[in-house]
Amino acid sequence: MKEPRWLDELEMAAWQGFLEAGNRVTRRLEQQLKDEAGLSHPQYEILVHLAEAPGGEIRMTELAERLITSKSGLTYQVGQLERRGLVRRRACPTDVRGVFAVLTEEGRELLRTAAPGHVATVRETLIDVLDREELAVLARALGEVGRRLRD
Amino acid sequence: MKEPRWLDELEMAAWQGFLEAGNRVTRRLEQQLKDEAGLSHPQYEILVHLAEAPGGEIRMTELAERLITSKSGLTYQVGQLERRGLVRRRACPTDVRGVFAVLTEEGRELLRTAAPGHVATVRETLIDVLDREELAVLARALGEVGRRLRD
DNA sequence: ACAGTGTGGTTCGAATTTGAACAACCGAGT
DNA sequence: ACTCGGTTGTTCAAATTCGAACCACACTGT
Repeated sequence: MKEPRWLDELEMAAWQGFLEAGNRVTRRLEQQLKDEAGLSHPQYEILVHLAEAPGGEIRMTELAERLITSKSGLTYQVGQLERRGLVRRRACPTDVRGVFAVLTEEGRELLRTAAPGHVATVRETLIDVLDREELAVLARALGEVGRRLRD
Repeated sequence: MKEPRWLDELEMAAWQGFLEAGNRVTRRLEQQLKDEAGLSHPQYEILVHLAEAPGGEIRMTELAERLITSKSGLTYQVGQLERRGLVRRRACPTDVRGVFAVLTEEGRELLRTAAPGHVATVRETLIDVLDREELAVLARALGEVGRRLRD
């Protein structure tokens, strides 16, 4: 059993920063969305992805992959959103097994009211804390990290 | 209702990268720890923090803050670790209400066997993907982000 | 000494998450 | 046309998470 390469001071700082920032930002966002829009972050993300998709609809499996969540988890959350009338399901015409999650007008409307507060929080917790140079590095570096884990 | 400042392309890329990288790295880590050591990431973090603390023990509330988790969540996880003999509780001598979580020898041993695999995964998913310059920016920037949310 | 406020940890119920199991279906190759 | 492997979405049980309620105690000021 060979001794592994431990993290040096800089690497440790990067790792801890990554963990702590991730936790704290997520936590703050969760709270803000719950308070101002009555949505959990996963739910908000579902609405956003649907709103960006052509026709406001995406297949369940495809959506689960984009959200980086399990299929069963998505089934649950879409169920919640459906009960509130923010999303509805539509059978896929070309594949009997397939199901589209579709953003309703109410969902689009709620998203419109929720988005400003959300963006403001994203700014004050992360974006506006950094300068352009740092944002560029973050975008490139973390983009690469994410990309490598898609497979 | 004034129009909020939306995110421009760079800001959006940084934000999405942050979210995706956070999710994917966390997910990968969780899986690796579960497979190789039978620990969840929160559990592993508890052991690490205890191992780094003088005497291998920390007060529950203090530990919850460091882990960025709720007190009740910590009570649960320490309970799990205690059942497995990796941690035990010790009453605080100076405050009857107080409880120390204490790392046992078994806990320290498991940590020793689990750490190499964990570090390897952290490297291949995040650290080794970036160069020194990027690590420095990440450490500084995310460190600042985390710091601002402590209050 | 005592009241009033705050703190430390646990308990409780409700919400969420995950993976495995499942049933139904698609599609390529023969 | 038919079979076999892979997909699709849901269901299920088990594990985890959070916040609110709670109890016992600490601490400050009078």
